[in-house]
Amino acid sequence: MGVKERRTREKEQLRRQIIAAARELFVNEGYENVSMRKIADKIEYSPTTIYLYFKDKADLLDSVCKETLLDLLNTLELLNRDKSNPVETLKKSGKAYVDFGLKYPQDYKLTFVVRPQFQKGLGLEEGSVGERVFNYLCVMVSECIRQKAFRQVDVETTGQALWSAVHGVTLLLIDFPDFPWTPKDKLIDMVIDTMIDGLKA
Amino acid sequence: MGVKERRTREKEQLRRQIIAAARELFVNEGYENVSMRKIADKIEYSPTTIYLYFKDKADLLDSVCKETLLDLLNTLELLNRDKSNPVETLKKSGKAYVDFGLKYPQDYKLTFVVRPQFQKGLGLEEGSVGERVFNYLCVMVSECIRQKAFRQVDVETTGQALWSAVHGVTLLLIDFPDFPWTPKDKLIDMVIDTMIDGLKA
DNA sequence: CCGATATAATTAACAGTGTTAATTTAAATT
DNA sequence: AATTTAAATTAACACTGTTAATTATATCGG
Repeated sequence: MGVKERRTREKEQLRRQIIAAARELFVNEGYENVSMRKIADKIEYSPTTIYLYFKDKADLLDSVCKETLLDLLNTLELLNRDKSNPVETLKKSGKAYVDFGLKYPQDYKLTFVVRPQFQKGLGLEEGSVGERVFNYLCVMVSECIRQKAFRQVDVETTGQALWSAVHGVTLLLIDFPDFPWTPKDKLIDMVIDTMIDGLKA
Repeated sequence: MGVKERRTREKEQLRRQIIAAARELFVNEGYENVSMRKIADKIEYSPTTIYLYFKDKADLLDSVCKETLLDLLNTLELLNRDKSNPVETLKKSGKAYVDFGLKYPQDYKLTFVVRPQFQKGLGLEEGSVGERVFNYLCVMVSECIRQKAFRQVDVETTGQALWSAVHGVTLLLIDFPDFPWTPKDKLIDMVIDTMIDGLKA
């Protein structure tokens, strides 16, 4: 009776294949410039086959972005969390967040800018990967407070503020590559360090 | 010989009419969902007429965004600049920036997110309105340093960092309206105040 | 006021889009 | 081997941005 299992496995495989092809095209040519037909060509299926696996193009984008978020979460959690120095860990995490965005700029934009345009409000709903990324931030903030490295700030608000800062610098660097920025790393450090200095006890 | 003048005036008027129609549609329905035909319908001209005034759809978007930037610059410059308290002025300006973005969220996104996707790197080139907005920021920062309210930080870098922070919080609030944010004003203040505290002498 | 000229605006057309419904192909079960 | 079930395809629709060719309109010289 392993037939059904194999079929579902095969379906899952094709599903992943579609996502992979879509990601590559979205990233290289931009969401708007990628047609369902192009994706279909790449995987050598007819265009309408995609609709057997995804509701529509936005749904396909959604799946691509969920993968990206998982990747980001993984990157952050792989940071050896030094419990004895939460401030340093927070700095490193902030840096890792921005670096991730700059390493996969188009993926980052798809996830945090393009997707919300097409799937209103989605991506950060309860229990989502996006929320887990945010929670990761909050845990570190509360550790900083517990150890009296930060003053008694509101954890949620602080997490959101820190997220704002790293999100902002990431997007500016991605979107305006020709602007005469200060050396990237210097700017990123400035953003993160200034925020953290402003939170210190 | 006022004929030519009238013609250029008429042309200019139609040009503005097109921009106004495009802005309204872009803002209400999203850049991608607005066709040249829809814009043409609105102003009761044939679709191709628009091409006599704008190179293509992206060029039209560009003109819409330039207007938005001028509007933003104007909003900022109208703030009664209290030279005696540059830190407070800087706070107010940051707040005004975010408020502008939240008051015209779609215009803000068009200018700072959608446009760079279609017109690579444009919008902040030398002498542009975008650059003037940024310079406005830098002037205030250097005044804070001059009065020893801030420590001896690099003006350019600081300006860029502050811009990152306000840009980030603006976009997050716009893009994820369903996320359980701290009350908006509290979050905005937190971002701005934390950054400024981190810069103080 | 008429005909020539310049210019503004239009129509027709092209190649491509996301998506749906109907149909065919392939596989699994009886 | 025939029948049922599922997967994939073809055909079609209404729409997109944009170009080239064409028509209408207004200005100018006589």
